[in-house]
Amino acid sequence: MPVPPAAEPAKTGPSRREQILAAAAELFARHGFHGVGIDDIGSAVGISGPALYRHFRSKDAMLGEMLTSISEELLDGGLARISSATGAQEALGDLVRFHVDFALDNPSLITVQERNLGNLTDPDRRKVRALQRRYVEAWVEVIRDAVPAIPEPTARAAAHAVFGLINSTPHSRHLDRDQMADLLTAMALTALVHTPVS
Amino acid sequence: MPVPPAAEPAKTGPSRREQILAAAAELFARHGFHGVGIDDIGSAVGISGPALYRHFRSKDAMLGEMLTSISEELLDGGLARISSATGAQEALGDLVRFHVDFALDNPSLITVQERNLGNLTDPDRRKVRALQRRYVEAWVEVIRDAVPAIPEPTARAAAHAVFGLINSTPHSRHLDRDQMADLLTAMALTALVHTPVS
DNA sequence: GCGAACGGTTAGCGGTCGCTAACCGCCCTG
DNA sequence: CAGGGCGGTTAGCGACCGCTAACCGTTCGC
Repeated sequence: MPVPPAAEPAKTGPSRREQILAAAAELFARHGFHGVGIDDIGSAVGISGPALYRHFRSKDAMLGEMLTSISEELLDGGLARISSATGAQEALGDLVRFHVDFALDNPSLITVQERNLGNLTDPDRRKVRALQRRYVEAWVEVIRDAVPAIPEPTARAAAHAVFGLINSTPHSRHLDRDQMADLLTAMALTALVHTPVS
Repeated sequence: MPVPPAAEPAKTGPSRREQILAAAAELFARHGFHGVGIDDIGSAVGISGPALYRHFRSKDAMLGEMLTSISEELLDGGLARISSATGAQEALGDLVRFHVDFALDNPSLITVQERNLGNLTDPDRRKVRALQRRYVEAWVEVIRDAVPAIPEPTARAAAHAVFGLINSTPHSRHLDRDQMADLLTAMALTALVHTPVS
């Protein structure tokens, strides 16, 4: 019975592409890139299978666009926080809070970025890695400004550790959103600023 | 040309099963469970494809055994550290150091446990989750003993955050092993013990 | 010294997956 | 009101994947 889907009432919320990316992110986060089929993504947005190819060139392109845009958003947001801050301490606080908010509000995107970088095509991976490197670099500079005598490799390792701490978010959910944000921000800043030796 | 493989010279290192599990863990960590084929695992240990079924009932069984044994090892090691410690502070320090050492010495196992829990069969996942829950419970008790007025849900969330911090290890590698261990241990303990409010 | 068990091999089956082809109805524009 | 583009549909192709079948050489206990 070929019932035409009777085009839903205007509403014009997020575009089809964005809908698809959100659904795919959710699925990739839960089952892994190769554990999700084209048909799974399609039916998650109410269309079926190959219709996705009206919006994306391939499944790889979906992952690529997903990870590229999240990396750009993190980098842009991070740089904005840094340049609007007045001192190194404030910059570090803003950076942490920004990352915490992003992770809490986009848990599946964060999960996908953490787990599925290796499933990108080579050109996409290069692009995403470049963006990530710039983001880490920004963190490292701020940390070195805020923490007196910390060596550069230590600052880099500490930055990665703090990313791990903050990004652990999607796997817990024992506190409500704002308590969680406060806890993660406090723990991250404490670990960065008050850890001896460093 | 059916050349018989000429059985390598005794040597009797790790058993075949262990070899296979180690190779599979490495591959699962890098490409994801569904991104790795039976033939990939086989050729990583020098045999080819279906020979794996002389050692494991299925690909799922490999993942199941991998995650079960790592969860048991963590739980057993954690409980041992707790019961051999004299006070709450010491127990927490030992627990952190134990987890840090484990993560640094078994990066791909840690990665697989973090990322591929969802690819387990239902019975395996139940078993692994039960073991993990007991491990987290042990941490929560120690944290509540060591940190005066911390509420239980906060302690739980903080434990997960610290796991994230420590398990971020495989993705960095800017310091040598021992410096990394010291840094992660110090950051984790600082975050747990010196974060205000908590 | 024989036979079973062990741990390999290759061939191939059935199912799934990414993607293309071919088609179609709706809506907008000239 | 013709026609093109947009965003859907189903059918199906070719490749790959997990796993089994059938076979075989080596080793070891009796």
